[in-house]
Amino acid sequence: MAGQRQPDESENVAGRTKVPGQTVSRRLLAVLDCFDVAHPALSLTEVATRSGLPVSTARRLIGELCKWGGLERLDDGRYRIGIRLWTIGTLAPQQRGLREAALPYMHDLFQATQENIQLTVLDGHEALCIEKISSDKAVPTQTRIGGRLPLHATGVGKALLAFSARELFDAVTEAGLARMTPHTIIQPGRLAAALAEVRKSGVAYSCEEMTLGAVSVAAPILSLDGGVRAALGIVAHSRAAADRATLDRLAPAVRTAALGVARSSN
Amino acid sequence: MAGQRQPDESENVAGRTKVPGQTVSRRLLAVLDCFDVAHPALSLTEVATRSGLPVSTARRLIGELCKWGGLERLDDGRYRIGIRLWTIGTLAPQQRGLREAALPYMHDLFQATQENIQLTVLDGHEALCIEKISSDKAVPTQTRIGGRLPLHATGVGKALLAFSARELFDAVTEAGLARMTPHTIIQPGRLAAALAEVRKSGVAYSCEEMTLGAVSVAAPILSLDGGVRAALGIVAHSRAAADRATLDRLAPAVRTAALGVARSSN
DNA sequence: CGGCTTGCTTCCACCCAGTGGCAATACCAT
DNA sequence: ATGGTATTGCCACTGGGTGGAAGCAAGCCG
Repeated sequence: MAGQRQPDESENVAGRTKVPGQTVSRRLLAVLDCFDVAHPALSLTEVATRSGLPVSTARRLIGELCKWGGLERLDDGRYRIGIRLWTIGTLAPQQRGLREAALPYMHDLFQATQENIQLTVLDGHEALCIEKISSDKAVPTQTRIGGRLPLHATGVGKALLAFSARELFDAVTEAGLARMTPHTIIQPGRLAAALAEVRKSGVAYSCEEMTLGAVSVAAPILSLDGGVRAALGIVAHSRAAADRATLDRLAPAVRTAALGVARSSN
Repeated sequence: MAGQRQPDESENVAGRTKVPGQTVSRRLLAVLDCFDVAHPALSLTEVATRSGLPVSTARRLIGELCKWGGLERLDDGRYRIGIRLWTIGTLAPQQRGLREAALPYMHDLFQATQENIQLTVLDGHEALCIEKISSDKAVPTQTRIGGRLPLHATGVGKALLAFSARELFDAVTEAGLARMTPHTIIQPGRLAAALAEVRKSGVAYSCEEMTLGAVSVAAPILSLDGGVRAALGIVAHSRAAADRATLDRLAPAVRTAALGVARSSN
């Protein structure tokens, strides 16, 4: 299935490179981009397909990455991300400083609640999960470290959005507020109102807006200049009538922890 | 001054590329390799120097990486590892599965002891720290997540080494057992004896062999086929006469936790 | 202030590393 | 055996990569 190969275009097939303006680096990085949570291990042809590169090119680049340690070859011939890339990624500052500063507070929250504790930063139009503490007693969430969450349907997302530039809000609403559950806020106006509330109280809530059966409270971690650096949140079991009471009980704890992190990571 | 064009050297000097056999990919990866714990942010010239690339080449590659998101440019013009690399590194399997399985156990150990808890895997001739839980009450160690520890002078290192192939032991001793403190084992014979003991008891100790004032207990996390997948360890304060007693008290806990991790990550 | 150093950016002529089609080989399932 | 699919290897051709040099922008100092 060569797909739409178009040899009609003058027999100048000559071209060795099929897509000119593309640099080697871009191709190499395209190979890395093939891997994601849903595809942690890929075969040569899968990489070629997903990256849009010819098989031979993909092969060469993969070989180069393997030699370096960025990819590893499995016994079945497939490839996966290697430890070298992980080690280098470790140096990313968002996670280095913040994580270190936040972990003690996250542990405290965890010990007190035994629920999911999440630390997220803003990345593009989503919240990126930097760290998460969980246990089998906590609500199962689909979030993992390195995973992404929508800004409009989660506590941490709203905390980030509320304290970000207005342009972000516009971009997010314009892209459409995806409905995750019947409780998801999908009207820009209602979202704006919720965010105003967040700015006033310093705490963001989410009641089954992302996952049925789960509620969350989150607070922003602000830098000195007033920008948001991250958001810290708890995702807890939704317990029918007691929801609001539970959240109100947790809110001060989360807020305090977030302030502590902000201070100790200045 | 510059100026002296020297065409004497066989005009094939022409070559634009100074180091032929080197591929673009290698150069690109060399740029990434410039960054490490001691150098989390680098200027253009620093990258050029450390990678051995001409400034203009380094600049182009850096630009490419920035556009992709692998590097970020700081206000002062320097560069640092970007979040994209971190996200991709997150997919590395060693840390993905293991970490998830180990964290609950690590939390338990931490709650019980309030000391440093470390999870490491074997990488090359060193132990690579995958996860660490710490607090200000614990002994300050220079280990960070993504950092490396010597195999012969740490509890986790010995646990890994004891259950690895003999070749690794030979390679490590041949390279020389670096003395970290007066207590470090630097004689291959004594190390071999210690490792035999570890194999028998299933637990590895280290008494101020890496850091003065710190002792550690560690246990291997074995896979079904008998290979070591990782090692779990505690680094605790050394309290004079009580050392041995402390360790003996911690050992069963560590061992049990390691077995638990092995089972739940099968 | 003007000369001096250091570091970043831009430019471009030259040419070697990269390319990708193709064929051979390996590996399955039938 | 047989057909289909994935991986490996090859190699003629060329466009992306190269790095020296010159142009800027800042900071330093006598």
